[in-house]
Amino acid sequence: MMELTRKGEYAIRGIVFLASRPPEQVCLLSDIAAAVDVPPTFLAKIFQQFSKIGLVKSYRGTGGGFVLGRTPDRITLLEVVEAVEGPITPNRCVIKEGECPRDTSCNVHPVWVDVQQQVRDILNSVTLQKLAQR
Amino acid sequence: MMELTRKGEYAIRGIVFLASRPPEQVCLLSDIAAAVDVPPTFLAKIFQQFSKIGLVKSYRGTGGGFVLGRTPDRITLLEVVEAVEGPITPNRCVIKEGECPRDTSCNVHPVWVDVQQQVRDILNSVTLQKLAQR
DNA sequence: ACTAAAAAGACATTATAAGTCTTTTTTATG
DNA sequence: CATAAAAAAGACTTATAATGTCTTTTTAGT
Ligand code: SF4
Ligand code: SF4
Repeated sequence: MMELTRKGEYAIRGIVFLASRPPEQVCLLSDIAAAVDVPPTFLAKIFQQFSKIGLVKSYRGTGGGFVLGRTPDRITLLEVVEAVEGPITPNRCVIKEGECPRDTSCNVHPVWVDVQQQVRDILNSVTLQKLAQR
Repeated sequence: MMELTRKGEYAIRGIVFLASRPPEQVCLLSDIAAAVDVPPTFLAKIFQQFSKIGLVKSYRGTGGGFVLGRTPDRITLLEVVEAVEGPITPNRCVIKEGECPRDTSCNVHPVWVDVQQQVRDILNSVTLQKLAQR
């Protein structure tokens, strides 16, 4: 239960690797994929998502590739995970008020709110800088 | 991400309802299903799982049905969830040592261990008694 | 024997995950 | 400007898991 998908795992591996490289060095997707052992075509999709929200910056054409969108100390694991997996939602009812008709009277509901909060807090407290250091 | 399945949600609803009933009262599966708005055949499967590990006690034949296997203050939400969803595993690598070849050197690994611990702690601190009170 | 109920197992359907393939767009460089 | 290198975009597969349903069997009370 509550398992990260491969996509999420790959996303983390890829961007942590990128964070471990010299700051201004443009990295080829194919090199990243090889380094972290992920199917290149799959990682491409993931980095496209990163690029759209600015987590990474991409350069197209000859000499192109990827760099981090921000310094690694300002990117958290939470952002990375939510970028590809969507929001942390231990149960439907925490997505928004009224998702479940029972939510006002339900004693279980606050537990899921708590779980969501704790998990978000943990992931938010971890930066790529921390993860990239050896 | 990290979303409880319907099965898990239904399982909780069902057993919480059972916990809210007078202790020795034998409940029909069909009644429970109707009360918590779950497909009866699906809930049957769930309660079979409960029964196997003793979370509930079942009586077959005429006058049969279900009662809690223990008093509601000694059943935690963690047990209920893990009974039907399996262990809380935010990522493969926390299942057991060596699941991921990188786990010894990986800086992300301890984060997932932490998440697992926190979630288990929260769910383990909630009893059916708490959940069943109105 | 008859009936009420859960247990067991096979089956069906749908949704999501996981990954591939092809085509298009962008850009540096000779 | 032609070419090649690289990411972006979109369509497509395939595998796995979620969400049930249906039928038959076992058990137990009357
Ligand atoms: S935990 Fe309660 S509020 Fe949330 S989905 Fe279940 S019944 Fe609804
Ligand atoms: S977090 Fe680290 S140890 Fe866990 S699966 Fe990913 S690479 Fe392996």
